[in-house]
Amino acid sequence: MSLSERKEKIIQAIVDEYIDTCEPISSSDIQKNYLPELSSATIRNELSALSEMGYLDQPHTSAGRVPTAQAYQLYFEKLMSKKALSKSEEQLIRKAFEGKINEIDEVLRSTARVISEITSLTGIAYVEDIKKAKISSIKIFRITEDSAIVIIVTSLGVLKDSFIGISPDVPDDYFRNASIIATEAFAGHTIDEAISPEDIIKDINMQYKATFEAIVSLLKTYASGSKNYEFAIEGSSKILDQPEYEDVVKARSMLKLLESKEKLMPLLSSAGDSEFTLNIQNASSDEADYAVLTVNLEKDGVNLGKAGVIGPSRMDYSKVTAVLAYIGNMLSKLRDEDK
Amino acid sequence: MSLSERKEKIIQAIVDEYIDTCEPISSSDIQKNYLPELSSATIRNELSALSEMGYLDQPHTSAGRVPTAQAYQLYFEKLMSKKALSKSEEQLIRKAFEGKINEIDEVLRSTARVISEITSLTGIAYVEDIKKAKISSIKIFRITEDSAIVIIVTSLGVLKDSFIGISPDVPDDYFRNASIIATEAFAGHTIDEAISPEDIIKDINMQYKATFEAIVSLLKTYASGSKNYEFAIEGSSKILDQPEYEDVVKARSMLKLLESKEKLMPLLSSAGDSEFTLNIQNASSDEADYAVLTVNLEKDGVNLGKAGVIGPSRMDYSKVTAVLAYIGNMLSKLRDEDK
DNA sequence: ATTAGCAGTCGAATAGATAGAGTGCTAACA
DNA sequence: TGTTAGCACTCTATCTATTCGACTGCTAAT
Repeated sequence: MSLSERKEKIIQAIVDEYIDTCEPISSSDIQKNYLPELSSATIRNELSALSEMGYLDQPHTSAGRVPTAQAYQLYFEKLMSKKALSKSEEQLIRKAFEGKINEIDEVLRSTARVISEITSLTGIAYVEDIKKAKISSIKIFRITEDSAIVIIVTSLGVLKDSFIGISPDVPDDYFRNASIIATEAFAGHTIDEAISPEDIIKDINMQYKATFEAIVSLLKTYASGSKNYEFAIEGSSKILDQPEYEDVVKARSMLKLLESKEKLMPLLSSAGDSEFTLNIQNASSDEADYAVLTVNLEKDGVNLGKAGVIGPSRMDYSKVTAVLAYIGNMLSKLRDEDK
Repeated sequence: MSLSERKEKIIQAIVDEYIDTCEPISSSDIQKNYLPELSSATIRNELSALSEMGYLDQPHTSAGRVPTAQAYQLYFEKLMSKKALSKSEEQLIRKAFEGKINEIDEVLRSTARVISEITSLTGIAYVEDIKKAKISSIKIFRITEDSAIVIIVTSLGVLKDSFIGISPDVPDDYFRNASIIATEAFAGHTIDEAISPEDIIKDINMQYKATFEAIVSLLKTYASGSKNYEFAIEGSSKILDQPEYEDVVKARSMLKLLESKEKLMPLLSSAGDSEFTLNIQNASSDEADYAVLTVNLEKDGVNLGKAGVIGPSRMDYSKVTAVLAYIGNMLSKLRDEDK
């Protein structure tokens, strides 16, 4: 069932105005600023119908209207005016990705940070499924007498390196060879495959076995997600600047949410395949209201992960969308230049 | 001027009770739970004297007493009962330092996190002056066609590694030699010395010049402190669990403080040379009340940095002290085993 | 020096009362 | 049938007045 043009205009007016003021919008507000050719009584009739249809809410009988999740969805998909980024904002984004773009977690962190800075919301970025990353090479180097660094280069970038303990009497040669052999064994395989490596390494020389086991155990830690290398969140405290979280109870529940990757991940998963995903949680009595808007990060049609924001559902969708679109675009290009 | 034993007992009672309840303590509270042999009137006389002397405050005339910073200081230095850690807490701490203890920022992060977990406050850890760290070796390894990783091992641990861009047609040999030469040139020098390296590298072969410049520029980034590698803070949102920050304005001001390294650093610096440093900021009308308690991390008499907590001045000093002492002890031993 | 007793002070909680914002409805109108 | 003016109604936010209770500070007696 589609809405009349006038109803859509009213929804657009209410969302725009509510994003601006964070206060319930009255019929006369709309009349004055958006539809002067109508009377407030007519608008009241429309508002009443839209409430009935689930687009609007009333905090109480003698208050104005507030958009519901349904209204935001419609606004986002159809009604909002597209905004462009300013030159300085684009520059800020580009600057965030100059240099040090090799390690995956650095990329994610920079992404989340720059999103947070420009939108004044909490920025998030993550790699969808690190287990699906293809290994392109593995390097092992001795650093001190008894420790070596393992560097795993994947299709998505360099995994955060890790140190392993080694025996002082292993010759340097050993690591050069182990690097070559490990690369040969694992290159082209995903991390998922590499963590159950029986078939991959069946004919590895016994002398490299211990090192291989160390590598596999490292990969397992990455894959298990118990570390947060594939997930970055920045600007959590920006939440407190939003009037909807003035209440300490709500502020706390939001900050706890942002701290828990387990609670956050389900909110990020998208149902469809569209570029953007908008997930709105309407406020209940004890839960805070919030929305998560993410953009898919793709490369040659392959989904790398997502970047986005979390904030009140009353966020500036058009600006956030512009930022995310620019970043999504940027990141796919970035990897191209890398090659 | 020293206090009578009875006055000290009263301060101890008030601080203990206030830490527990976060409510002003009345004369009859003290009488009931701490000094039943006295009458509340006598205690009132003492309270009045202690207020005069600056140890106690009164939110308003008809309220009980609240400790001032001066009272906390005395309590911390002399009056508090020392608590021991439980076995499970000690185990938790030890577990936090198993494995991956090579990179400095990892150590700091783990330290801050485990402190935060056990104390339920915000944990901090930092390296006092990374510029004073002595370089023990520098390694450069090619990772991909056009990038190499630079690993700088110092007396404090491994600096977070960084990638540098390289030209694809440089042979692998080059990096092996560059590592050796860079180590020879820089080993034994502090980062401070290495960033103005004219005298160190005067007779370096021209062909390594570009690489050396890349290394020096890396060191400069570390030394400048524009990155936060030498500083870790964990559990910021724990702040919100404390009743003194129920007020959103105060909560926000605390969280902003925790986000700003520039504002935080002055609070951490210690005047004296004692093991612990306690810095109490009494609440004013617009500023929140908080205290910073840190322990020096030392090794062979050399100061590595500090670890500590930031929270309300009404924190459980004896528990926090026990945790920090254990961690301080642990970290110096840790580096020993490393060798 | 200690204590009982009491007046005095201040904040927190409660209850009306009031003003204002905004709606929903009714009846008139185009 | 859609639009509008007008008005009664509802609900909140704010203010004031009042009460209640917690503690103190002081005085006078021990």
